[in-house]
Amino acid sequence: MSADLPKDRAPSIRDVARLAGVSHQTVSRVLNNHPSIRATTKARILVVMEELQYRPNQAARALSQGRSRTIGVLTASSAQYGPARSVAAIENAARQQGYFVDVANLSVADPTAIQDALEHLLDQAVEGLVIIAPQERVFDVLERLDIGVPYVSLQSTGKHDLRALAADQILGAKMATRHLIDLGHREIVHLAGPQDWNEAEARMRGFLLEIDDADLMTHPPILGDWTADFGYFAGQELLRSRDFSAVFAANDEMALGLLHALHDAKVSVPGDVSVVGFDDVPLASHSWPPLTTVHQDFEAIGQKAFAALLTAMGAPSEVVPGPIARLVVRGSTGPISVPRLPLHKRY
Amino acid sequence: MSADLPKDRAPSIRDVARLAGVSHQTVSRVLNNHPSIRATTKARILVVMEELQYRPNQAARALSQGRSRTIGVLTASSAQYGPARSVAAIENAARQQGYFVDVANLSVADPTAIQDALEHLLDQAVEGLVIIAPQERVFDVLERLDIGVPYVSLQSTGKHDLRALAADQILGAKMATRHLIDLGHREIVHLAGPQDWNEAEARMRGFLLEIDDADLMTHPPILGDWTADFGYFAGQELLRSRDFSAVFAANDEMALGLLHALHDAKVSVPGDVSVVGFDDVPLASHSWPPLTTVHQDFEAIGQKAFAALLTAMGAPSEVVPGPIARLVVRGSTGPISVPRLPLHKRY
DNA sequence: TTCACACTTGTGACCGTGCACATGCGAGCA
DNA sequence: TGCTCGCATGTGCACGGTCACAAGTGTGAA
Repeated sequence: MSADLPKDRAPSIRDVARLAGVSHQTVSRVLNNHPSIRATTKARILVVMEELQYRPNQAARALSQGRSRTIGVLTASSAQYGPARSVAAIENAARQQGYFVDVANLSVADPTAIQDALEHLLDQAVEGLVIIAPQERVFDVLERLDIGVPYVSLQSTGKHDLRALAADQILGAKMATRHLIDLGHREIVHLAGPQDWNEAEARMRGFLLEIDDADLMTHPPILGDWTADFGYFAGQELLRSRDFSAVFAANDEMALGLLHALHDAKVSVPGDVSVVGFDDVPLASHSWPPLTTVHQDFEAIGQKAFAALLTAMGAPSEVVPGPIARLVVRGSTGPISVPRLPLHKRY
Repeated sequence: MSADLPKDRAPSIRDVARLAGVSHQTVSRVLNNHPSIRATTKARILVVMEELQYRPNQAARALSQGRSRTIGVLTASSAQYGPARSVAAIENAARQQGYFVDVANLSVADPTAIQDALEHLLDQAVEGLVIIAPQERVFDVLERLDIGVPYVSLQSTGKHDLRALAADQILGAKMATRHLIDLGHREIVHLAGPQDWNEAEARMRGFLLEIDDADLMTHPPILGDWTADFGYFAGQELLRSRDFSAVFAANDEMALGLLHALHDAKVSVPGDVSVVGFDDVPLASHSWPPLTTVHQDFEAIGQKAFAALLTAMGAPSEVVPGPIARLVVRGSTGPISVPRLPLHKRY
């Protein structure tokens, strides 16, 4: 019935053109919304496209224009709640702008793996990169490779103006610490993340700043690995010397592992020890007791990252309001109980 | 020093060819490991490539060969632990085989969003699809669109031979249920997932099969939405009529929310009620009490999915051993306590 | 009437790679 | 010596778009 095409290939603009009785260039103009096309011509072409189930060939477009409309996302630990949420948000934002997203996961973070992943993304001719593997090592490799494309990181590296995000991390950590101090805690331990993660470092910095502001003594922070298992282990260690009344964990997983250890040891939370986490993962509100933590809007972080990348790529985009960290107070924190009234005498 | 090229474009095989004093086709042969190339020629070309930092243009390759070397992953709820892990595994496996991975996330699952996401992937000319959004609706759209590429789902749709995976789900659910029955429980409630998810449906089926096998009465399952919040809510509802001694939740999140509700109500676990989950997320071992659950190897699932897709795409790949679900018994389950000895009299 | 100009459409080359098909060259064999 | 054959390499075109430029049409002003 309809004049079908001889070939079994996917239809091209030339096929569409032939059936519509125009030149391939006119079809191309329809695709690109060129202003001077007679409405009737355009309509006719659109009909043919529909009929042929025509789909523009991205490879051809990329080749001809020299741009791939693809961005790369390099992510470590993409199974973690926060990064996963952010990746999804980036992907959604990118898709809305007509960009494709190529993801490379880092299971291990040795330089070779990092380089492999980066090379893979560069092979795809990505026009920009979002780094969610905020280890210093990654940036070392990035510098060394001297990739020709702009990149942004979810965390500040000091060289890319996403400071708002980093400030957020520091601010969040300060809020958490301040909360504990306000409750009367003086002996506060920080259960930190791996220090080669910028984000872990920022949170520790926030903690130290606030401790300093309050003129408190600093317990040496414990360097963890983000996992609940480590939090549990750290809890057991901490309990050997009970010279603290509160713990600020750099993320919720570790905080929840810690809660487990405290529970095992029959230490009451928040009666004996208060615990604050960071991230507000969905399970944070269902632990026992429910975890006081710093809520992060991972969606917003992802959106902001993409917007920043777009800007870095020279395609100015709307400004996305900076994500806000806010303290969510639940049951795992409470006033210090030991020497309730005499407290002020100690200082 | 080195004979640099006039243009500011990225170097092409022709640039390499010129500098190496060969034809572009010879360079192409080096790229594709063609057998008949003199070793010295090949070496010379490789040197020039290195010198020029030459990187093959994927778009051109895709255009010329008519294949993109890209697979698409359509995923719902990619922030959940299991899916996220599997996506990462798929990505790694694909990258090792030289494939690129395009991800599309579904935040909402209405047909329009599904179609948009699919169209986006098809625009990229993906050669195959992995579906991790195992809602029936997705498959409806897939059928209707009549996309020209093979796809596999992490769950069985009855039409794709990943039955091993689905059997696994059923088997896992049976093991969990059997465990409760073995402990003496007779009144077991199933806290199910959304029934438009094949996975949720498979787990419920496993549960019902085992209940049936044991000739027990079935409580009407509660249909949840996978979230801990729902688990908490369901727990509160369940406690109104205490005619059960065990709950099998279709995933860990809901199980943990349920634990929270039970704790709030001062119901002892496993003293009064036993709880089993499904997935074995990292936090499952740190709840109170630690959660008995069905462990899934999400990495293996992802790898297997990719291998299956490769096969479906006509590129036979090594067979990956089927993932194994296994029951991990922790503290949230225990023998039924109420009428300990008289139990057998009731049946 | 004539010319300029805007609008609409067409022509041909080009992007970087791989394929089909030649071509040159040397070895082996009758 | 001449012929065949296999290896190593080259030539030209196709892939499906876009770009630069040309060209045809109609309209309004001089």
